[in-house]
Amino acid sequence: MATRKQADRRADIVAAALSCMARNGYERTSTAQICAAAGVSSGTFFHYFPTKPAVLAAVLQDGLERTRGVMEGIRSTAANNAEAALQQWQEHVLNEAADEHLAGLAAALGSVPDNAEVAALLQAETTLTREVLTELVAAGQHQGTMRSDWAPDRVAAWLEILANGVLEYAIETGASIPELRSEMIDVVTRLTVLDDSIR
Amino acid sequence: MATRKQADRRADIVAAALSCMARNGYERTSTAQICAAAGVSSGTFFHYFPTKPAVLAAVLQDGLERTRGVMEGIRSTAANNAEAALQQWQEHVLNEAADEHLAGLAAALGSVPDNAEVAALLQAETTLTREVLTELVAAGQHQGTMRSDWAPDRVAAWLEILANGVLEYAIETGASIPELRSEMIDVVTRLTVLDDSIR
Amino acid sequence: MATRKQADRRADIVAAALSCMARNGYERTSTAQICAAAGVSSGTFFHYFPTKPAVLAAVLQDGLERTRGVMEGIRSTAANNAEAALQQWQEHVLNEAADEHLAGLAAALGSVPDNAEVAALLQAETTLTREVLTELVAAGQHQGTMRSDWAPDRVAAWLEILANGVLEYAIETGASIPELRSEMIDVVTRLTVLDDSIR
Amino acid sequence: MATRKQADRRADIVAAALSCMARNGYERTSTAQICAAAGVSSGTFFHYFPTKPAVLAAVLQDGLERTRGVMEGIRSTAANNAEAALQQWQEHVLNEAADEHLAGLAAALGSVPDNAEVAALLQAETTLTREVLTELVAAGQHQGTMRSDWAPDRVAAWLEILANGVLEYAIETGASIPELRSEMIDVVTRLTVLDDSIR
DNA sequence: AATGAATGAGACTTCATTCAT
DNA sequence: TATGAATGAAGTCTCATTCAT
Repeated sequence: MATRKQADRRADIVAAALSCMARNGYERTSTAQICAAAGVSSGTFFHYFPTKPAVLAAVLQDGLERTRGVMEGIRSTAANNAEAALQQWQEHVLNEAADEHLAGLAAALGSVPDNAEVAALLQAETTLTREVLTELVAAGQHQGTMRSDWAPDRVAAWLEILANGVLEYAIETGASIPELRSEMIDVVTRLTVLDDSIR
Repeated sequence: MATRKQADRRADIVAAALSCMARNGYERTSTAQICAAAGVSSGTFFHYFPTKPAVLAAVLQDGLERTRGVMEGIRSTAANNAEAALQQWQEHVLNEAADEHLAGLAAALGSVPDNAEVAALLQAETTLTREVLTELVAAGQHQGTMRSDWAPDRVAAWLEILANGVLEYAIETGASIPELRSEMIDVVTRLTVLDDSIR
Repeated sequence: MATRKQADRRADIVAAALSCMARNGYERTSTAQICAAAGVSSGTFFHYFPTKPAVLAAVLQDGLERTRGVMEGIRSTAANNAEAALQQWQEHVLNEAADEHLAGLAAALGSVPDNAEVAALLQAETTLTREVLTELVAAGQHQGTMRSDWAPDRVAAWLEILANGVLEYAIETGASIPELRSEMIDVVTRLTVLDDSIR
Repeated sequence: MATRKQADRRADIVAAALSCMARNGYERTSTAQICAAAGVSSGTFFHYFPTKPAVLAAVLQDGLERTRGVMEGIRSTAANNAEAALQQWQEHVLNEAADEHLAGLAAALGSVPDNAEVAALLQAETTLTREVLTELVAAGQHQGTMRSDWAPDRVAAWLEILANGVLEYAIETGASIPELRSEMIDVVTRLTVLDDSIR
């Protein structure tokens, strides 16, 4: 139980950090605020994390892990059915948009980080998504269900562009996710649909 | 020349602020940095701007003015030719994406501002763009060149989503603007094209 | 001794603040000066007090506490023997006059405070003194040892006037307290003595 | 007229300074505030006064001049009729107490000045008053209308103490001057009356 | 004489981080 | 492991004063 409690402490801090940073941005979240939100002292905070960027890194690490899980699923679906995988990915994007924490954090990280670990994690997340989406599109082209006039990575790039735009839009406007879903399906279809479907 | 310098002092500071904030984000730009970049003393800085948020407001004010100019042009074009107006808007978005300062600033402002004036200016910019795009789409529908199955403001929303995504993508990847242009034309066309053009 | 020091840090700061402010006035005492005098860093200062006015409030709080103690004593003496209570009060005033810190601070606070807490504390001190002196005089009148041609609160007001004047005089001239004592007894007697003692 | 205007400017600044400093104290009055109140630019301010303490000195100089006038009158009256002179002095004290500017300034100057000229002027004012009061009492003793058991300068000292106390009391409480007048006459009489009038 | 832009020292305060307990 | 007192660098902002026009 001591062990569980220890792991909990760390998790509490990461959760508190995510919550605070999503609400106020990284720079405007102080370690003291995180401590208060997590119910720990500053001493404990720095016992688990050597610096403030280190908590952000932990937050991003968590996110990356979750993304990895989702992406594995999408990747294996894509092998057989790229269109279903695309659906899965859209659900993932909309879930993120629906989660105030995640969306808020994404916005908060617009500012360039000057910390190598943080930059690496952001890079890893982006690269992972890019790779999986590119694979997905390649599979779709191979399965004859997606446009072939663009290279897979270009289609993937525009999917990513859409995803980022949707995230931002969701936080800014608080738009209803169901409405966004049906519209997004339309837009993504138009973007990826076979070339000869368009006159 | 002495006269010129005196009159331009304020503009120098705004330009320096834009440059610094685009590079490092608002919070991580100190007034001292702005002073150094503008070649003025802290006293001069606070002679022109009462607080740090006030410079940001001035920067945004400048941007809003420029946007207003562009939007007026788009609006008047749209009355006769919505498709041409859409082209104009795409050029505008790509110009912003090409300008490191503007794109960087947009990213840096992801963090929630706690300053009323700043929030109002961001709101004004968003509202203006939204209105003009909505008008544009309505005109396109009226002219029979744009899809009518969606309400104009929904199409406008997705154009905005695309624009935000493109901006972010451009900074992150430093993508070539010409390549983005041709792709964007394709994507925007697919998004707005008449319903019966899609089978 | 390390323990002692930790517990006393706050008190050290309050003492240093009192000393500096008495010497130079509130406005001309910087937090840095107080830190230096107390032998603490600025961080420690603001660990104990959120703002500069807050230390002043703590200084005044201390004074109010001490005054309360003295006034309780005077009040209970007055019930039986107003004349003895009056003596007690005179000793109190002369003690304050003899304490460079207290007298200096009183003078330094001539400037209007713009802080609510500080204003409230000054008010509380004044009100307390006024009430106790009024009670004292009323008791004296009841006991037939003090003039009855004035309302008790008016006599109290003039005692207060005298006290303030004495404090100021003591700092300004550095007058010897023993000399002031005998003179003050004379003056206070003349001010409060039974009406028919004056021809 | 140019000359008159010039003198006016200076006087405007002094008047503005008196008003501001009486209201907010010396330290909390900025030169910018004085400029605004006087309707002049900072350049003009420093054209007439080399430093901020210099305006305070000018304010005090004005006060000293006025005091000198009053004291001359009192002095000459005292030669023949010390009791009448004492009345004159009381009127003078009450006039000051009634003038928000003067009373406020007196309170504001509780803080020790670190400027030699200012200190000298305050000293001059005090010394002048002290001398005239001492002369007055000596005359009264000679004329057989004032107590002789105290040296003249000690009686003068207590008159001064009373005056300072009254000033402070008047600002603090906003007491009505007429009420204070009748009470003050009583108190001053008791303080100075011939020894054998007290049993 | 008058202006007000420009200066920079210095004030108050915040905050990430260290360390003795 | 947990605490929170202590630190000091750095940030924003104020203000008396200078000087070119």
